[in-house]
Amino acid sequence: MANLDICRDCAVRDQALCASLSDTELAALNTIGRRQSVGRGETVIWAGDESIVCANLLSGMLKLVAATSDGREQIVGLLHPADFVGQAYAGLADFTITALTDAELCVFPRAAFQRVLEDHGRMERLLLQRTLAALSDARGRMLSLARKSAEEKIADFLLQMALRASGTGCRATPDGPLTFDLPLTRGQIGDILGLTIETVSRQMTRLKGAGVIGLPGGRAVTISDRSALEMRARAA
Amino acid sequence: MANLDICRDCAVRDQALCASLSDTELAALNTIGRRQSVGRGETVIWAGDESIVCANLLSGMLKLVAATSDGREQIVGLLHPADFVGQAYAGLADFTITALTDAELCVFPRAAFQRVLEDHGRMERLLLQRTLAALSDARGRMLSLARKSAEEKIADFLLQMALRASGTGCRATPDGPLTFDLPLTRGQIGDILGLTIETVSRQMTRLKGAGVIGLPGGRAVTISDRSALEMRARAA
DNA sequence: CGCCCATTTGAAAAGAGTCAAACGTAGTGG
DNA sequence: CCACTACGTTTGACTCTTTTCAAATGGGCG
Repeated sequence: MANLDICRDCAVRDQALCASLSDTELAALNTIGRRQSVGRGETVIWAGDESIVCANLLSGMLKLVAATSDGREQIVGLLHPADFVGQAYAGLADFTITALTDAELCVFPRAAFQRVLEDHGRMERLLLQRTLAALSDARGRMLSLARKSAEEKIADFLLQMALRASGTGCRATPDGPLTFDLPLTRGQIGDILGLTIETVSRQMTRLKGAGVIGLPGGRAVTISDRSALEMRARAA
Repeated sequence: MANLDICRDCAVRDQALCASLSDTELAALNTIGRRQSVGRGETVIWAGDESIVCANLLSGMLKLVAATSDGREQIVGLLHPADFVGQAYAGLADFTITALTDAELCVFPRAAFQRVLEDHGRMERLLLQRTLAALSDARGRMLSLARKSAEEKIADFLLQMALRASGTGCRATPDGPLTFDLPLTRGQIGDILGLTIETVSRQMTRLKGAGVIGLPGGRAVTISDRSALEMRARAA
């Protein structure tokens, strides 16, 4: 049965919640999980719908979106490979979850997953720790959204992206300029930072004009003067 | 030993995490917990300090504050009686926790508390559920902070306070005007909503001028036209 | 009674949003 | 291979909300 092999070649076997399970315990999950692909832009969970699935994100990136009744939107979280998707112990989904890129999920029925969780204290503890980290992250972001200027938000964001890209990005010298591709459109950056497309664009242009960053074209960004960028992101 | 009685007359015995414990299990906590009083304005935990204590809040109200290096502040969470205080599984505290009113805590050394948590799956599950709820709340607040207008924020806030006060508040008829005291200063409201004192004050005056609310004086507020207030808070 | 603190009010300035149009880039099909 | 199209980005001019700075008002308490 292919299902039994589902975890053997799992890209995130050691980073996802499953890392807390032994090979034999994994068999239990195997029987209830299934792989699922979603295309860029596809929505995995709609806010308000019954929260019936949980999943591990295998590849790609998802966004959690909160929206007002009149259509204003705010990205309230990003999910990366190995992150847990969905809300255990919740009746209705609070946020809409949509794929930012093509993505692959390892999906479980929520009720069944919850049962596994209850039987495996180590796994539940891992989920608790991740949830606590997500909570701290969300609260830190509240400070940014409410109190930082557009320039601070953009500078901060670029530094974070640089950090995440420093593995894949290309740089000439260890501490020299770093170039990488932003995996997001200006609009998506705005949705994350609580800004409009135009403001994002203008701030980028402004940083470029100040010689702090370069915009070689396409979706690429070069951090020419990291410490200057850090100054502009000063607000912790 | 007085310590053994610490839980017997606990005001939040059935609402706090301890509700998941039997009387006998409670004895274990009893041996490591102690009561502590803090005065209004006193800080319980400083951001950046080693996170060495956890606690249950018995009475009063605490605020979680995030701050930028140059002094801008944002309240990122409020704690009410029976809420859990502190960060399990965290090295350094991420936020400063300060008493908004005189308060009483039931304090545990973090390491010891963590051990109890690990021995009592039901308690850990309860903490997980609370943390998940706090995360949803924080994310919802991100939408408000980033996308709502000052008027929407204030209207929303007043409705929430009215809800929480509807038990204690005073009203003539079931669906008529409701009057209650705001337990916060304008400045603190601003810190919660991401606004300045002046903006909070102006919006309140504006709502009063529109006949939606009344400001009888002191810290009191009257909701005269609830549905009008709901209209102005329209953004979910 | 007077002082301290929170609140209110006013006027001016700044920051970001809105509307609108031009510009680039990438991918499609002739 | 080039033209066309669709989409994202940049730029400009203008508006509006909120902040900032400043001063007046008000209330509670010693």
